[in-house]
Formats: sequence, structure tokens, C-alpha cells
Amino acid sequence: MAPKNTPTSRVELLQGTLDLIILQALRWGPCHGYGMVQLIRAQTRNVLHVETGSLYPALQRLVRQGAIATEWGISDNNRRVRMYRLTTKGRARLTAERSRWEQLTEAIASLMLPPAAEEP
Amino acid sequence: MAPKNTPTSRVELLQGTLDLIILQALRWGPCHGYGMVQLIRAQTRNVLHVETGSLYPALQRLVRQGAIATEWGISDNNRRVRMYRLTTKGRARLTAERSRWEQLTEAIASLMLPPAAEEP
DNA sequence: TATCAGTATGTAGAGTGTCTACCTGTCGGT
DNA sequence: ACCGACAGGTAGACACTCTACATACTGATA
Repeated sequence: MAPKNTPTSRVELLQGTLDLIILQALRWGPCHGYGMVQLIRAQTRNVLHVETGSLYPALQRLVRQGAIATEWGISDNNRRVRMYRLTTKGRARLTAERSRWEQLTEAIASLMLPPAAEEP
Repeated sequence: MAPKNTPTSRVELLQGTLDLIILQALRWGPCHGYGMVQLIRAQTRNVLHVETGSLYPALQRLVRQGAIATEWGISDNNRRVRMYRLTTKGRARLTAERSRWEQLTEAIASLMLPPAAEEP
């Protein structure tokens, strides 16, 4: 996927997971872009590093799709920030993405297991 | 990701998972392309449908990378098939892909949880 | 014997999402 | 006066999967 290898223990995102991650991050309340990067980093103990070059386009995409809404605001340290929040549509989207993710992980988990005995 | 929606309960693959799936499928022994499709389908109870248009290029990719080896053979029903098998390199690759996958799922799982209490 | 479904391998091109690499600007501390 | 952290953003490359199509062989069935 990404051309480069993993120098430390870095995990590259899989295509399609970023939307889920963003929606998930916004579940705790409105947040601005840069804040999400840190939130996700902290929440995953430094495993997931969302690149801003991926994040901002993804946010715009989600806004276009109506999953999140945005407005200018002021951060704690008195900076002009673009705040994002989940819409009703976004909450539904999150639910859908989560179940999709669960299905996929379960399916892959079942491939990890020894072959299933065929059932008649 | 894919332009179309999900008619039934179909789960689209995430980009980057196919290699893991193929390597995993070959863990049970050599197999040919079409056979893998059915194996994966059966093993995941019809959740994962690997498209042949994705599979064959992926197999070629893995051969190029030395993760799998291939040779012509004969299937059970007397058909000319291209058999694939894991190489030593491929087995190592599988291990790597699995740990990568585990890291990612764990990281995303931790995002699903309530926010972590910050630790000093 | 014609035809069709299933088996089997493959290619071309589109679409999409993430990445790297860059750019701009503000604020607080030194 | 400068620097690092904070904050938002764009352009283009790259990689992967998808749809759609093409080929060929086999066995069953009409």
C-alpha cells in the first residue's frame, strides 16, 4: 500500500478505515483536526498516526457526505480552529462502519483458525 | 471504497488485506486461484467474496515478491490449474502481516472503547 | 449435437483513499 | 528575533481493489 516500510512499530492505515476512525473519534464530542490526530495517537498508545495529509481531505469528504458538520471556533489555547461534530447521519454512518468492520475482522479471524469442518 | 453499495451482507475488502487473506489461505497447503476463492468463501461463511480480478493480480504480485511459488498442475477434476504454495519467505511475510493486522485491530478496538484515562 | 452452467485463468481500465512532501500562518517562550 | 509546537491545508504519486470483459475446457442435459 504505502511505498515505505515500517521503521519502528508503525502501522499503516488500511484504505477505508480512516472514516471509521474519524467518526469514532468524534463520538466523544466535537473536535478539531489537529486535536483528533493527538486524540487518536493517545487513545491507541502511539500505534495509529493519522497523517494530516490524509485527515483533512477525509474530513472534507465526510462533510460533503453530510456525516459531519463543521464551523470555525476557538480552541482552549485561544486559537482559531475548525471544529467538527457528528451529525445524525454521521452517527448512523458510524454504526454502519462499525458493523462492517466487525464483519470483516470476524471473517478474517475465521481464516486464521484451522479449516472449518464442512457442515451438511 | 467501491463505488457500489452492499446489496446483501457483502463486505468489501479493505485495501491491503488481500495479501494477508491469500497467504492465510495457502497456509493449509498448495491451492489454485479458483480454489482459493471457494475456500475463502466457505471458511468465512459467505462473507468474503474475493474477486478473481483482484486475486490473480495479487497472486502475481506475491510471486514477484517471492512470497509464493507457482507451477502448473492438475486439479481433482482433471483440469489444468496453476498451483500456488507458500515459500519460506511467504511464511515470514504471513507472520508479519498477521501481527500488523492484530496491531491495527487492537488499535481500532481501543478507539471503540470509552476514552482512556490519561496516565502520568 | 447444440447449448449451457460451472470451472479455471487472466487482462484493462476506472475509481478511490492514503501517503509524502510541501505551504501558510499564529502563538508562547527564550 | 527566533524557534518549536499548534493549526489548517493542497498537489501529486502510488497502490490496491473493483467492474467488466475475454478465453478455454468439461460435463450434463435437452
